[in-house]
Amino acid sequence: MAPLIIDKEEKKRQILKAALAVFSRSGYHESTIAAIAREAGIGKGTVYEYFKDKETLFMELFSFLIEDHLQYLGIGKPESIAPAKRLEEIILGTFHALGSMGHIYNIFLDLKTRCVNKTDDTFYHEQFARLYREFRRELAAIIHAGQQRGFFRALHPDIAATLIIAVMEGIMNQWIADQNAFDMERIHDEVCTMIMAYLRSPHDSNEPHA
Amino acid sequence: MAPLIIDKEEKKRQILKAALAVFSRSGYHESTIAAIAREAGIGKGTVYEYFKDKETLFMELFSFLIEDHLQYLGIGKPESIAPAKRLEEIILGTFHALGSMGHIYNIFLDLKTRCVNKTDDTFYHEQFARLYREFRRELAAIIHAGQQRGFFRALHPDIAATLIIAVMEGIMNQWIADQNAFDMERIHDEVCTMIMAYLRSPHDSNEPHA
Amino acid sequence: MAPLIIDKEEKKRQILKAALAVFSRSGYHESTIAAIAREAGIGKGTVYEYFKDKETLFMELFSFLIEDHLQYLGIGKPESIAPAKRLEEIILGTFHALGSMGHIYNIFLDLKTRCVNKTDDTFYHEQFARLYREFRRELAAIIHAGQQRGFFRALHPDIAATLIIAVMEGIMNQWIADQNAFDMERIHDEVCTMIMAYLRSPHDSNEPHA
Amino acid sequence: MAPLIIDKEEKKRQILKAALAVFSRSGYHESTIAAIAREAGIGKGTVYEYFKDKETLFMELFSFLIEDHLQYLGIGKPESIAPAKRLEEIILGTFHALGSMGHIYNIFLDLKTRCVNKTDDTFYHEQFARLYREFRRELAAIIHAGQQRGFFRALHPDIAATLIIAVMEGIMNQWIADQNAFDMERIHDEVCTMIMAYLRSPHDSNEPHA
DNA sequence: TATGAATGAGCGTTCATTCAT
DNA sequence: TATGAATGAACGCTCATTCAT
Repeated sequence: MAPLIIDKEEKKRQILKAALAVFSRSGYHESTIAAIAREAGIGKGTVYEYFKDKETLFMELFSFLIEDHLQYLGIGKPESIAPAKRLEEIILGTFHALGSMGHIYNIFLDLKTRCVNKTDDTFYHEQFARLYREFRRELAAIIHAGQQRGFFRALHPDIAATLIIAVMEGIMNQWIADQNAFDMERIHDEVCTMIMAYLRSPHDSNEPHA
Repeated sequence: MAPLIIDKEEKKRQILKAALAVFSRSGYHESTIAAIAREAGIGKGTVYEYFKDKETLFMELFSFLIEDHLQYLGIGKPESIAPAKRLEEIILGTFHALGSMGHIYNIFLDLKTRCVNKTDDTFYHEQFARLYREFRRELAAIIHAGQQRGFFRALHPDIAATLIIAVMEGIMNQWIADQNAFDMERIHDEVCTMIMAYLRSPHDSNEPHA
Repeated sequence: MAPLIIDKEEKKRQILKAALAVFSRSGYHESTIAAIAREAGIGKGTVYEYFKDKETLFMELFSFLIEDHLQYLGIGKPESIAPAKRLEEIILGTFHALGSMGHIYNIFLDLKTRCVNKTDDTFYHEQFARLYREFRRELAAIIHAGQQRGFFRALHPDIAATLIIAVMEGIMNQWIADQNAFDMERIHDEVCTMIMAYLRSPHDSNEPHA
Repeated sequence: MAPLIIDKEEKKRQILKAALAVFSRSGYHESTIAAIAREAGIGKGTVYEYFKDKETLFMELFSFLIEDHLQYLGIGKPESIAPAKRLEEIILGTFHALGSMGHIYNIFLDLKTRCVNKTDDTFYHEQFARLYREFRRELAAIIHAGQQRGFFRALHPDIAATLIIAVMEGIMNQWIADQNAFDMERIHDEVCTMIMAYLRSPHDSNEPHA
C-alpha cells in the first residue's frame, strides 16, 4: 500500500560506482561480487536485483563510462573555437581525464583484454569500436574545419584523427608502466607539437594559434 | 650432467611455448594449467616441476617474450644505416611483428592489466618499464645519430622516442578494437610521415632518405 | 468483520489456485514464491501473510486438492446405481480427471517424492494415507454392495479396492512416461474388463451390466 | 612414469553407489554433491572428475539402475518355463526387488517428477519409456507364448502387459503412502489371482499351473 | 623425474524469508 | 494489510595445487 518509491536508477548508479572502484582496483577477474556489494554497503544478493550477472554489470559499467567520457569531451557539441586551440583542448583534456581517473583506464585495459580474448563476443568489440569511432569523428571534424580555413594541410582527417588518438593512448600506456620515465607535463607539450607539425602546412608554420 | 641441464632448459622453453599459445588464445584468467599441459603434451603435474605456480609461469613467459622482442628489433646491435631509414625499419618491423603475432599483443594487454591491478607487485612494473626503456634507448640513439648528422632537428631524443613508441602502440590498440576502421598499410605510411615531420628540421624538409 | 474473514479465505484460495498452476508446471523445487505471487497477481510478501512458508503452502494445497478430488468422486454420497456401472463410472471418471488435469497428477508425484524423502515428517504420509483410505473405502462399499446382490464373488472388498486403484494409478504412470505407448481409450476398456473379470463370479460371467 | 592405474569404472560405480544412497534418502533437490562426496568418502571435486554435473550424475545413476533392474528380471534371456509360472515369478520378483530396495523406487519417483516437470528434456522421457517398453516386451512375449499353448485367451499381449505393470506399480505407490493399509504378502497373491483371472480363457479356468 | 587423481578453497548465483514503509 | 527491496545462507561448480606412485 505504501509502495516505497525507490530510485532504482540512482541505486544502480550507486552499485556501478562501487563496481568502478573495485574493478579498477583489482580488475575483472580478481574482483568479487561480494567485494562490490561490500563497497556499495549492500548485501551480495542486492547486486543481482539490479544486474543479471557479473558480466552484465561489467558491460553496463563500461557503456556508462564511455558515455561519460564522450560527454566529458564535449563531443557532438557545436564548436566555433579555433581548430588548433580546440584540438589542444581535447588532447590536454583527455590526458587530464585519464590521469586523474586512472582507474578508468584500468578498466579500459581489462576490457580490451576481454575484447581480444573473446573474439566471438561482439559486445566488447562494438563498444570499443564505437568509442574510437566517436572520438575519431570529433577530431576529424575539427581537422576538417582547420583545413577549410587553411590552417591545416591537405591530409585525410580520419587518418590524422587515428594518429592523434594513438599518441595519446600510447603515452598513457607507457605512463602506466613507469611513471618516472618522463615528465608528463612536458610530454603533453611535445604531443601537441608533434601533432601540429604533422597537421600544419609544411611551408607555413605560422598559423595563428587562436 | 650438462645434457640434463640443457634438457631442462629445453623443456622449460617447450612449456613456455605452449603457455604462449594458450594464454594468447584466452588470456591469463581463462587459461588453465591443464590446457597448457595438454598443449605441451605433458602432464599437469610436470608444469609444476618447472614453474612454481601459474603466476610465475606467466611472469617468466613475459620476460622471455620481452627478451625476444628486443632481440627481434636488433636492439643493441651496431648500426650504420641512415637514421631515417633505420627508424622506418624499426617502425614497420614492430608493426609487422605485432600484426603477424597478434597473440603476443594479447599477452601484453593481459600483462598490463595485471600490472595496473597489482600496484604492490613490482615485477610487472619493472618488466614493462624495462621493455619501454630499452626500446626508448634504441630509438633515442638513432635519433641522436640523426641529429649529429643534421638530419633531425634539436629535440630531446628520449621524448621523441617516447612519442614514436606511443603512436605505434596506440595504433595497435585501435586496430584491435576495430579492424575495419582504417587501412593498416596506409596508416603505417602516415605514421612514418608524422614522425618524420616531427623529427626533421622544419626549414629543411629535404633530408636524403637514406 | 464477517466479510473480512470471507475475504481472507477467498484470497487464500486465490493463492492456492496460483500455486496449483505454478507447482504443476514446474514441480515443487523449481517453483518460486515469486512466480506464485506473480501468478496470483499479488506481492511476494503477501503470500507470507497467508502461509507460514513455502512448505506449508504446498501442504495446504495438497490437502485442498485431496478434498477436492474426493468430492469429485462423489465419495460419501448415497448410491443406488448398479455396482458394476458405478465402478465403471468411477474408474473412467478418475482417468478423465487425471487426464484433463494432468497438472494435478504432477503434484501428486511431487508430493509422493517428498513423502518418501521425509520419512520423519508424518504430514505427507498422513495425507496420502487418507487419500487412499477414503478412495478404498468408497470402492470397497460398492464392491460389498455388488457382493450382496450376488454380482461379485466372495473376496475381500478392501483388497479388491486396493487393486483397482493400483491399476489406475499404474496406467497413469506409464502414460506420463510415454504417451505413444498405448491407446488410452482402449486401455480404459481393458482396465474395466480386467477388473470385472476379477470381481465377477467365475462360473457366472453373465452379470447384467446395469 | 608410474601411471597409477586406477579402475575408473570401479570408482564411478563407487560414486554411483553413494549417490544412490543419498538421492534415495533425500531426493534429487535436497541431496547435495557435498553429501554424496562425503558418503563416498571422497572430496567434493572428485565427483566432478567422473560426472560432468549433478544432473548427469543423476541420469547415469538412473540408466544404471534401469539396466540393473532389467537384468535382475532376467529379461531377454531365453525361457522355457510355463508361462503362468514365469509370469508369477516376474511379478513376485519385481515386488521383492522394489520392496527390499525401496530407495530405488524413491529415485523412480524423483525421476518421474523431473520427467513431468521437464517436458522439453527428452532424456528422462526416453529412459522411462525404454524401461516400460522393455518390461512390456518381456511380459508380452510370455503372454504370447501362453496364448500359443492355449493357456491364455485371445487378447492383445501388449495391452495385457501394460495392465500387469500398472497393478504392480500402483500397489507400490499405495504401499509407500501407508504401509499399514494392507498385508503385502496377501496382496501379492491377489495380484497374481487378478492377472490370471484376466488372462485365462474364461470358460476354462483349469490351466495346469506349470 | 613425470604423472594425473584427488582435493577444497573460493566464487557466482538463487531464492525463501524478513521487515520498513 | 500489502508490498517488494534487501538479505545471506546455501549450493553447484572450477581449477590451481599437491602428492602417492
